[in-house]
Amino acid sequence: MTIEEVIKSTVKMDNAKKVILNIMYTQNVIQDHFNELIKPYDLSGEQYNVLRILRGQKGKPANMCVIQERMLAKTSNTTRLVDKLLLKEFVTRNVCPDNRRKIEVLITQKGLDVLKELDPKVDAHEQAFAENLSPEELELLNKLLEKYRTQQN
Amino acid sequence: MTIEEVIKSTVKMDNAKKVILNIMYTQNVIQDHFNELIKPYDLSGEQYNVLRILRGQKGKPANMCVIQERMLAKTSNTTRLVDKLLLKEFVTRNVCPDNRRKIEVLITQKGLDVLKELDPKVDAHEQAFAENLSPEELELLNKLLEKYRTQQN
DNA sequence: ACACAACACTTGTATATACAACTATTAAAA
DNA sequence: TTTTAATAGTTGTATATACAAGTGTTGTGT
Repeated sequence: MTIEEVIKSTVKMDNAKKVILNIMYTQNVIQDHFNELIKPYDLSGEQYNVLRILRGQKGKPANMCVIQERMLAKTSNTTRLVDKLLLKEFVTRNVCPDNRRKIEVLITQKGLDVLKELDPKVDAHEQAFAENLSPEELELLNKLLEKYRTQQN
Repeated sequence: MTIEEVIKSTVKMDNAKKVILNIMYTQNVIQDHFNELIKPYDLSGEQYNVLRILRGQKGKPANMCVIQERMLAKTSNTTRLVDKLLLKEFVTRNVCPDNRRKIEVLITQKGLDVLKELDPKVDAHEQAFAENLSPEELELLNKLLEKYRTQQN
């Protein structure tokens, strides 16, 4: 389905406009798909993302600002995201002894368990899309997207 | 900047995962850029989108469900979006005489004026990204994105 | 040592989004 | 014709996000 068909466009668009719409729409499709996947686990996309970041720390605690800078959407409110994860006992939160302004966030075993359960489903989700392209096309798509946003990061 | 650098990833990712992150992140960059652009006009991205759809109707009124199906994010609440546009006098809203369940939404001159003022800025925004790629690469990127989401629309 | 700026995080408020329940109108079936 | 079902929008509620202002802690300059 082309992007014009998706939005039932009446007017002709140039490729510059189409690319933007294609990126926005594709992100939407991916996100909807992903939200379906994690809905039973009572996690939002960003909450899942934070858990992944914490697992990536491999036992080392992460401060709020470290979490923030590794998130895709830099504008999210990290405090309240971590609050939600704390309520579900997926993380712990403690004041950093070396610098009492900082907070140390750690993923719990319960958090690791839920990630482990999700791993195969997330992999399947990623593969489902990736299968539409050849390995070369996938690589090319990555290169084009990275080039596309040059100097706009 | 590669996507690994952006999220300061510690672990190696395969291309299937990278593509998803690249699409999510690129959408974020585009959206942030666009939000800056329309902020002075007191419009949200979706509100702008609805105005564009209404202009595309070329004087023909649009029902709520028509607006809904042409929006990128199908989950938005069209009623409240149109409410906001009504408050700003960018649209009118009337019960459809042929079928009183339906609502006819029309863009006003004021709405058309604000779009006209935005047009060159939106074009510049689209071009700023598109300039990073050659025309052939742009076309290819569109093709790859459309192929990537095959059967997942 | 004291004042002041910078930093790290939190909180308040307004707006946006997600999802389900609800209302009104029209169409279809019995 | 009456009941039932389907359609088109709206509203309620809970959660999420955006942005600015606020709190406590640390670092720096005098």
